[in-house]
Amino acid sequence: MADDKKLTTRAVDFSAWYNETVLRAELADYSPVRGCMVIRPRGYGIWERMQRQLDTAFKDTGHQNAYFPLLIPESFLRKEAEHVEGFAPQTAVVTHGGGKKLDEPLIIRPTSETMIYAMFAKWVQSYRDLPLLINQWANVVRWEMRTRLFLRTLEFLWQEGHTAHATEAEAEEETRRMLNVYRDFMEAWMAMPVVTGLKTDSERFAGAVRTYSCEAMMQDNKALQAGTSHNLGQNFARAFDLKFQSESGSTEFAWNTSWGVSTRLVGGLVMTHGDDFGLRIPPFLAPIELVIVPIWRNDEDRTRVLETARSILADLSGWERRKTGKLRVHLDDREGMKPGAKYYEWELRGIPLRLEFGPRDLDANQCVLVRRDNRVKRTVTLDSIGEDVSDLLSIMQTDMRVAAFDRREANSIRGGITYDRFREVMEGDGAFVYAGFCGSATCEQTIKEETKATIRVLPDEEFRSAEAPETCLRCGAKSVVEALWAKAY
RNA sequence: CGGGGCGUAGCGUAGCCCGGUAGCGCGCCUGCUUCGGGAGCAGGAGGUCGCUGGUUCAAAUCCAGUCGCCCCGACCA
Repeated sequence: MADDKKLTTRAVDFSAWYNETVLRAELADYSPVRGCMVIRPRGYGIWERMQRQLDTAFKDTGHQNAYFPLLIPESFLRKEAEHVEGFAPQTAVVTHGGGKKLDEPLIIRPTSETMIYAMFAKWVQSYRDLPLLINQWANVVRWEMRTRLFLRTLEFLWQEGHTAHATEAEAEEETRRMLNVYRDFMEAWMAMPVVTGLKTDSERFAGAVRTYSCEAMMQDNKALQAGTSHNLGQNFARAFDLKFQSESGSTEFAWNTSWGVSTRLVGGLVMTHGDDFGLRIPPFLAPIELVIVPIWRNDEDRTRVLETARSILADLSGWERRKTGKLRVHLDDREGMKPGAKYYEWELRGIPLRLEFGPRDLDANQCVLVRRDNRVKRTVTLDSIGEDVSDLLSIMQTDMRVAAFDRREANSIRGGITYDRFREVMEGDGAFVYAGFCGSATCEQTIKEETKATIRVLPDEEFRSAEAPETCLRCGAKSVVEALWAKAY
């Protein structure tokens, strides 16, 4: 691979393409510990832009950031029966500290429900203390068997929102609200369309009453669970004695929600937009939106071209865009590297726009703009370069979103699919299949065993088919709900 | 945990069967010529051959053990 300039193509081996792209675009690297990765500056830069936008959205919906400890008493995890069953097999446990064996082992958080609701219980006495709307940005550890860069690693970065409410209805409203915050972010910022809906019991978060999810389709037609929002009911409130006195004077358990997205989103971004030349980052999330590649033949040209290139850099860097702030521009003035080599490199890294500028352009007061998404070149005058760049970036953001949406729709199947055909599809190219479901966990399990496809969500209304399916995909019994089936990451 | 594969320069590898000075490509450093889609030439740096032990005059190579990683199957954002 190292001596081969081209990536393995997606058609040949999607998985190999993904790994090579992540590694060679310098988003991440393997660490000395199995299953752990280092997020490199080009990958972390994307995460930082995601964080910034999500954090703003959380604040806009009334949440405050806080930080809770990494280490959790093992006994905490045991307090919620379903929760401990779900997470105990995946926890890393600290048994020694300061050279001595600990009386009680500490677990490294796989998620923070137990710690946070234990603390909420101390802070909440009255309905006047509610709702309590908290978010934390943190790392968590889950001891996974098989790992993949960004998609599943032993340690990952995420945010986890945790809220407490006085009523069940408020908690449900919050759960749905945050699911929509995620959806809006994924569609507008990541240009990654998602299907939202309810998880079945088998995929529900351990300890939740209801789990909602955003599911995105990757280019291999597999589903990526990109974000989840849980209505926890009173499960954790009961386990941690999180009670409050109501307006009428009675003592009641609070209603909780939790919701999270992780660095997995970076993997989703790669698998949604990448092509055989490498990464394609939607402009809103690109740490660098435009790279200037100067071209020269001799020292005289070099001086003239670089001088003007620097003034273009200064000009563009001063441009302020409404949603995304100042233009993020980089001048690639490295010596000893031919322009063509730079083009390939910046394309691999997914930078949205490239500005080529050479002696001929200098004399004509123009430059060449090249879009990363469709690689179309345009010659434009330097007089209005700021407007042109800004417009192009906006157009690209939209085009990438539409393209991803169209691809998903083209690979979705609705209406009256036979089970035999379903199996063929899942053995072949895969798809998002909307089909009837009888509601039986046995049927769901059988289909999973026979096809490796699972119910990703019971889609929200806007995603459901115009005509509700009448019978269950497998058993043929009357369908009680429409389900979205796909193989999943 | 079961099955398969691999550890040799930063990366990718040859050499191993048949023991005898560790080689190649990419990358890196220096210089000159180049530069509008992956540059050329010349010179140069870089290696405890995963680790431990054994056999041998001699081990990357043979033997034993050990560690690690990757891929495929049961859990998961």
